[in-house]
Amino acid sequence: MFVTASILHADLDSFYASVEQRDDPQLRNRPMIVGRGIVLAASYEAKAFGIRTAMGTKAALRLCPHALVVPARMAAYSEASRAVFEIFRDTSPLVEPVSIDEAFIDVGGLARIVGPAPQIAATLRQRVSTGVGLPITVGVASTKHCAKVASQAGKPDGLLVIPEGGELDFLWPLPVNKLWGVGKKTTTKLGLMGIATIGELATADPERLRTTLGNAHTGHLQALANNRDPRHVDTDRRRKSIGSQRSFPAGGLTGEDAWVITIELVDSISGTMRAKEIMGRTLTMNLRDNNFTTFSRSTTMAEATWSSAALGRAAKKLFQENWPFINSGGCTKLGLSVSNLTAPNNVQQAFNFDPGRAPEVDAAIDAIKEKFGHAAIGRTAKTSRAGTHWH
DNA sequence: TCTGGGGTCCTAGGACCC
DNA sequence: TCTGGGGTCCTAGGACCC
Repeated sequence: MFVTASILHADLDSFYASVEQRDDPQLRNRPMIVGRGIVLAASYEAKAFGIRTAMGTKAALRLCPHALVVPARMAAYSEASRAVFEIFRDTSPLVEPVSIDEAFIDVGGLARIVGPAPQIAATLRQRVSTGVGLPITVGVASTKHCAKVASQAGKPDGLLVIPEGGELDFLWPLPVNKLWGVGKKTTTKLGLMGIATIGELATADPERLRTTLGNAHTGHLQALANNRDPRHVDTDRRRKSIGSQRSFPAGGLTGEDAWVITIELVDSISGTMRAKEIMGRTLTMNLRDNNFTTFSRSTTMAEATWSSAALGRAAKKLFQENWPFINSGGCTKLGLSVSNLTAPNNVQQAFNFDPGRAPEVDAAIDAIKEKFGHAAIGRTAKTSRAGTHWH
């Protein structure tokens, strides 16, 4: 039996925008944007005007003044994601979620029972379309990386199969930034070396690349460019960190206000950790100043915890140690994240930890409500490998 | 172009241990 | 008595992705 391409990369098209167009007929066939300050998603009609994800909405409306702008409805996207992943898992047990709207699916073992991968992919697309009402593009290839590039090339609402042996013919003419892991900075560096396509990267002198990209990066990218990607579809990836952040208008916050927001973040994160039964040891504080320069400070505790009191003490320590830094110039973004995650060893260990909010946190939350109103509270985002769920 | 919120992975130096 | 090699952990920063 010969080996054939059997890895699917399934990726919903303009996910948030497609859900909005599905649920509101008035939005269909029109340029529309999901988001407020920036574009979280744009319909293909809007993309035709040059509108892109992560662009400011003001800039987007300059490109297309009659585009409709709607706020995000995260609960609707979570539900749509859940329904789509149900179809993924019904297709094959080997599903690796990548984000709320995309996954790798290994169908290698199903050829004899169900049929070849391209046929399975076509059926999957049909089921998502009729069952959930959303367009989805699927790339099929022999490696995860090639399948991912194929799904991008196949958009929108497409199916692109890269036959076994045809991978390099497909990859090499493409620009380097299509490679998974090559962004703006690396594209610029490669451009300065005269490397514009994946093929040129694949055949470039590794010694020359190493001087600018570093050893590991060079090896990784050249392997991908040559379609060497041994990574298997991993159904059991664990989350490595849990965090939350808030950004503020130009001018930023003073140190005192930043501390109040910190308390809210501690409460939000520790609540998520308890709900998901995850404890963590390292707390990292991320700050961005008025010049949009970011920096981080972290501290590692003796024991893993999910207690808001313990995380609050760690946050306070970071705050006090870096107070002059934090208090000089406005803070335009403040984030906290917890890493070094573990699950409690047993129920007893779990109950040895403070199961709820510390009283000082409740007091601080009240202070925030006084100061900022209720809108500042409760926008807790919870992300898991299977998708993002807002509450 | 005036910039959200959730993440992953890699590098590199220093402390510390054997 | 100035000295190796191997390893882990911690911290800070940066690139990248959706």
